[in-house]
Amino acid sequence: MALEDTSEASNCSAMSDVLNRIGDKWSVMVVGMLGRNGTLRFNELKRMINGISQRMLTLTLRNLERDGLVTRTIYPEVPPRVEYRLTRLGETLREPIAGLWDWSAANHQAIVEARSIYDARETGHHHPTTGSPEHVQRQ
Amino acid sequence: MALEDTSEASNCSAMSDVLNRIGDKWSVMVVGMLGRNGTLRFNELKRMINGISQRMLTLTLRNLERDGLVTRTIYPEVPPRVEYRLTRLGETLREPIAGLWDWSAANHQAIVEARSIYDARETGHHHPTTGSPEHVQRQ
DNA sequence: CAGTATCCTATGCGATACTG
DNA sequence: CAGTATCGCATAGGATACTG
Repeated sequence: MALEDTSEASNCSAMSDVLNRIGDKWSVMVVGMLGRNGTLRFNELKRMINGISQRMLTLTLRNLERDGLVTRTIYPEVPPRVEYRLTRLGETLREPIAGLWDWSAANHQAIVEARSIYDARETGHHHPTTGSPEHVQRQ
Repeated sequence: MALEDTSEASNCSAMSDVLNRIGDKWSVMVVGMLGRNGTLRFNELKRMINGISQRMLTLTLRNLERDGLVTRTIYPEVPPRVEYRLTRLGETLREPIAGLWDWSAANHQAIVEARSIYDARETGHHHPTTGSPEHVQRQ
């Protein structure tokens, strides 16, 4: 459904909305980890996702739960056990996310190189007062 | 390359870095528009991307240019004409982004519904003092 | 037309401390 | 273990005004 309807502003708002959630600093990581591991507990996730704070993991998981992408199951034991896992909707996110993930792995180095080239050029920064189109390094 | 190496923290940093760029508020929109239209001028982009400010369009385009995803070509005319278009690297981003875009279009409504269900449940919020695992609405 | 420069605010997010 | 509560700063990003 809607695979060819990439028309105009119709799905721009949808895209914005989705990106606001999964495009934040941690959501993709959390979905990725849950996708690979099936079920994980709070501190397991915390250990796997390097650098995330307790606060942000909580907020991220709550948001994902609210959006119907993750389930949170509490087992009334002592000490408490809480397990997180992707919903069916969350599972469908794995593929597009994996696409981005693979692209990142494959092209991150190219981006790093592009950056240093750009930065080197900018710190030379002589203003050409004449000439034909600038920065014409097409492709 | 690296389609099965979704190992561990190896590409987590790459993913983070990439997400920090294309996961911001506007980059995906810009790449999407350039992907569909080939070449666009500054104000064409501005008109197509609803709500973006002049400042943010400039910053977004500069960052994409710096990362080697977009070229900027200045034609020394009066009034000035500046054209933006995806690089070859930028073109390769179209597919993973389209995947996310399609997913958003297909599942945005489900997310909106999940949210209202979640919110409705939270504003009732009676604390069960006993019982088996909570929120067990698996799937 | 295609920007830059400046100001200002909301919020994202980390650090830290406390709790059932 | 799995959180919540509070503080505080850095930054993202909008509004507005000016320019080659």
